[in-house]
Amino acid sequence: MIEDARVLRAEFVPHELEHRDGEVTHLSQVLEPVTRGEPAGPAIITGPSGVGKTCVARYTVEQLREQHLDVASQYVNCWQNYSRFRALYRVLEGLGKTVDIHRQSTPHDELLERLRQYDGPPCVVVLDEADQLESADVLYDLHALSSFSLVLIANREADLFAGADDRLRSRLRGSERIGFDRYGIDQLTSILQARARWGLTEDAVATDQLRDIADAAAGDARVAISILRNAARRAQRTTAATITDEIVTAAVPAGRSAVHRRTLDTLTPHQRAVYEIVADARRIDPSTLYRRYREAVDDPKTDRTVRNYLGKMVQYDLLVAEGTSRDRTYRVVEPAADEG
DNA sequence: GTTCCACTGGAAGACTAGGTTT
DNA sequence: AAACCTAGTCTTCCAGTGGAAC
Repeated sequence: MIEDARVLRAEFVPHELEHRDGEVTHLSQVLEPVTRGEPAGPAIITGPSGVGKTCVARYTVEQLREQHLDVASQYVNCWQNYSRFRALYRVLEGLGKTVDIHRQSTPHDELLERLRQYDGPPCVVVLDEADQLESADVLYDLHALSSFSLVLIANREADLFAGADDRLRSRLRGSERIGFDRYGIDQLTSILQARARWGLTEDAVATDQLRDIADAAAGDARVAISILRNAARRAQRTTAATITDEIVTAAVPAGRSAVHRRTLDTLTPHQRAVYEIVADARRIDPSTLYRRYREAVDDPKTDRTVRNYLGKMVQYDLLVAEGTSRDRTYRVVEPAADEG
C-alpha cells in the first residue's frame, strides 16, 4: 500500500508545485536582487493554514539556490524557535557559524555580532510562523543587516505586526505582499493525486475517494494529506488492496485532529492541566478556572503565570478568549473547527 | 453617571538550569 | 570545586480597562 511514506508527510516539498505558479513567480521576483548579490526587500506571505505558504517559500528558495550558487538560505520555524536567542541561533546555524557557541552562556550580542560579521553570499532567511515570535526584535535585527533578506510567513498580517513598534512597522510597510487563498476541491484533489502517485502503490486509491478527502479537508492541504496518510495506514493494517469509502470516512476525524494534537503535546504538565479544566467546562471564567487549577495540581503556579499560559494557548489557537474585562471567558477550540 | 472591582498584561527582579572560567 | 555567566521561567507589583452594580 504505502511505497514512500515521506511523500505523505505534510512537510514534504515536491519537485513540482501545483497551482501555485503565480505565487512562486512573485516570490522569485521579490528575491531576484539576491542573485546579483544585492539585498532584496522583505516578503510577507500570508494566508490560512494548509495553503502551501511554507511549501512555496521553501520550494522557491531551493530553486533560487539551484540556479545561483552564490545564495545562502536558512529556514527558521519560529514556533519552535520563538525567543530572540533561538531564532538568531538557528540563522547562524544555517550559516555554519555556531561551531564554538554550543553553549548557553552566549549573550545575544555575540550572536548579533556574528551575524553582522557575516560576509558570505546573500542569505535568504525564511521565518515561518513569524507571528509566534515573542518579540519583534528578531525582525528588527535581521532587517537591519543587508546580507539577509527576509521572507516572513504568518496566518494574518495583523498578527505579524502586533508585537512590532511603529518604527519597525513603517519599515515593513513597503514589503512585498503575497497572499494565499484556500485550495478549491479540484486543486486539492490533484495535489492528493500527485502524492498518491508517488507515495502509494498503483490504483491504491481512486479519484472519487481523493475527492471525498479533499472535500473533508475544506481547502487545507495539510489536513487533506493527513487524512490520506491515515487512510493509507488503515488500509495497510487491514491488508486491504485499495482505500475504500469506509476507510476514508474512518480516517477523516483522526486526520483532522492530528495537527491539533501535535500542539497539545508541546504543553507542559501545568499548561496541560489548565487546558483540561477549560476543556471540561464548556466555558469558564478566570477566577473559577484558577480555583480549579489550584485544586487540581500540586504546587500550583501563581495566577499571573496561569494568565501567561492562557495567553500562550490563545496564541496557539488552542483556546479562545472572549470578553475584555469582567466578562472574560475561555473555551477550547474544537479540533475539527475550521481555522480562520 | 459614578463607583466598584475582576480581570488584563507590562515591567522588574528573583530563581533555576545549564553552561564556562578560574 | 567554586565562582560566574546567560536564557528562560516564574513571581511580585501595579496601572489600566471596561463590564456590572449602584
